[in-house]
Amino acid sequence: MPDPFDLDDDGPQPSPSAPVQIAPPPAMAMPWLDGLNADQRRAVEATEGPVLVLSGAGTGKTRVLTTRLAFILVTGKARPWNVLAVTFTNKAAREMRERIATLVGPAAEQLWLGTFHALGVRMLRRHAALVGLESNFTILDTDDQLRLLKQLMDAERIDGKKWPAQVLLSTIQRWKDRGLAPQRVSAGDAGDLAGGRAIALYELYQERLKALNACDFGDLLLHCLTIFQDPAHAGILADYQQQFRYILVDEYQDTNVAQYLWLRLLAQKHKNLCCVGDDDQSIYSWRGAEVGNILKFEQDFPGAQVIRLEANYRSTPAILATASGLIRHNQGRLGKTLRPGHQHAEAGERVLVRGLWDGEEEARWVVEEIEAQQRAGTRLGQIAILVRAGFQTREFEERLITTGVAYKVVGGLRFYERQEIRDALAYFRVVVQRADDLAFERIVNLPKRGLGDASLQAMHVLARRQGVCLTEAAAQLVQTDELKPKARSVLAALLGDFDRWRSMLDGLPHPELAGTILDESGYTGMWQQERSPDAQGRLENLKELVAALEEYDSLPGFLEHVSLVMENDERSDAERVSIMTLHGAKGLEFDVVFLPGWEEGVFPHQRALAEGGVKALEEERRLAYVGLTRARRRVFISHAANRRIYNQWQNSLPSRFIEELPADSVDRLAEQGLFGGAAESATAWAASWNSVTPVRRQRQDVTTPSVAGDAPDDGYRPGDRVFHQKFGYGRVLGVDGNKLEIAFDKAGQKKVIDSFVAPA
DNA sequence: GATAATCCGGTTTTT
DNA sequence: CCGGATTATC
Repeated sequence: MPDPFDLDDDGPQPSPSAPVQIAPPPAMAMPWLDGLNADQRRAVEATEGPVLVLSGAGTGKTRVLTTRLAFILVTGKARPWNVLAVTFTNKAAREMRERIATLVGPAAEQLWLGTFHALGVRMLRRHAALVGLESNFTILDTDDQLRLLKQLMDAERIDGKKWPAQVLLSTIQRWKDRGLAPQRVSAGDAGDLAGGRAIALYELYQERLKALNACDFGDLLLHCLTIFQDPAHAGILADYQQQFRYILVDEYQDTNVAQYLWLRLLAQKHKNLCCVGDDDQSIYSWRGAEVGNILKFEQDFPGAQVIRLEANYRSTPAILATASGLIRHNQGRLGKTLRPGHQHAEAGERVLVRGLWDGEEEARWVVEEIEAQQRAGTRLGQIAILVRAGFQTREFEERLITTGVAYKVVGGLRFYERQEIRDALAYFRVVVQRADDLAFERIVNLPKRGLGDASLQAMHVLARRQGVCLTEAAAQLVQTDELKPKARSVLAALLGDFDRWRSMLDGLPHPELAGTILDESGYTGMWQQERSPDAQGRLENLKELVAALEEYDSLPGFLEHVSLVMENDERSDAERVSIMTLHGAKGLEFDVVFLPGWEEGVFPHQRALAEGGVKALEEERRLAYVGLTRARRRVFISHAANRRIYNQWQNSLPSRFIEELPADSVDRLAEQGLFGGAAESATAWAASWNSVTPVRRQRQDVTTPSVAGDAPDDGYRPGDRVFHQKFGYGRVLGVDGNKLEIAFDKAGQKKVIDSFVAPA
């Protein structure tokens, strides 16, 4: 598979002087235009000037995008490298490239097509020097960023308790999302964050990144903007403006301000900017997306054409009516009504809203319906359970396991985010870039080598004083006797290892080198020693990582890929029910969709309600809209009257969104038909259930040994089975006063105070 | 420096 | 209630 991120290839250089055909040869064969409806076709053919394509869910957006690109290429309006096409995810970029390739062949390879960030890197590597970086700068992940910021906060005596580094980091990121370099952040924006020194901190952070020859994700665009806007280098922007005759943007409702500015600058010359999006599907404001971008497109780009795609080819009329009815409750939309495309003669089955007793019963009901669907011929791969938040998946997983229905949870922890993978990558980074201090710090004492805070401190002090990287500082340090002899020799050995690995960079095939590094550093050994249940899995992940290296031609090349992609390719073609979050489901479609947990506090989420504003609530509503419009044939919504949250029982009201669904496309089904109308009836319903509570069902808590307090009066004896909150089950080996020596089944042997265990 | 006890917070996620 | 992060203790 071609790597969509491998952008620093030696593809053809832009040649502004190349002759460009403007008119298509009359008999040009473009059979793929034929299947389009009138609006779609307009969107494809309106190549000149700014265009906003408002494409509702299921209206053939991807098809329009790819066809439009093909049209531009085939008619000779532009050469591939004169076209800039931007997406949000690597997946989307890859798919788009593949689909275009089927239309125009290998020319698709030459397009400037990728995510904002990938394209940003490609440009930035060329001009890195202008913002004080070398072109081989590294891209930090969130871990690194946070560590860096914490260091600065320590140095600046900013209280991490009062101002969590996490919060400050996300503030800085939001500033970057808005295209604000430190000098441009207004004092009012910073408020009293970090005791009023937030801007100064941001500035330090940027300086530090520069010193490390590193970038964070926000910088990839922010630095581009800086370069573009610098009058001293006006030629650079002018060249790109000249080069990109046509610009195309997918998911425009998700762009942030920095991305908007970047696009606007690049489009300035030819003004052939086509943005495709749907304001009703904007669900990422919390990470900086600015719905305003799409709402004010016509003002921003005077003379813009707006083309609405409203013919939906995905869902039944009943589902469309439900979704439209719901989203109508939002203010401030561009306005757009989905109507059925051609294929549905009948309305289709109504959306079913089902009220249930509790989460467990909800899960049971959902799985029963899934089985019924399966019997009726629906494939499991065409069924999805879409939840608001990750923790909701558990109940469904449990039920699906007990019933033996195959499922997959889409979008758990991604491969490259796992601890062991990041550790391994840190080793590689130090080998490739000895100045990568953050990586060095991550692994200097991993596995434990006896190089603790004291040694690290010494390295830091020296590094600061001399203005060198930690590796260099460490090298100097081992020449002195500042460190204790033990630490000194261990550190010297480690540095020797790194030098040796570096010397092998060109000799050994890189997957082998990677294996060598992990083995010789003792990193694999560390996990082999570890007896915890997940150690095995971690070792397998490491093997997988080394295997994955085969696909790349060098270790540095691989690291570049990883820093951008951070993606987990799931390969498994078996038919399975998908469980995922509503966010994760955007852009996907299924025959049958289950939307559980429609309760106040869950969905809309408590936090959105707490904010109080309509903005947060409207975003939740859009999320519901996204959920509904994933379905082709059938939607099942459910809510429970009682839910256990943090192991506490709470009774809950049906989501307000249920009330907002148009009555004539929805069936409501709950015991005793108590869903007449307003929330009041919902309360009554819950109350009626509550009256039945006592006999209803005893919780399985009985089987769970409860916490401390019920220790036997005569204390524990060797051989007793016990349960510990953290370490699980184990057997008492010895007793020493109130201290117990316990061999835990999973966690190994530990000494524990008796009040922390309970008899099992 | 490593391990145990305590504290705290607890959506959504990509690059 | 759980898990991660921080603190306390040996």
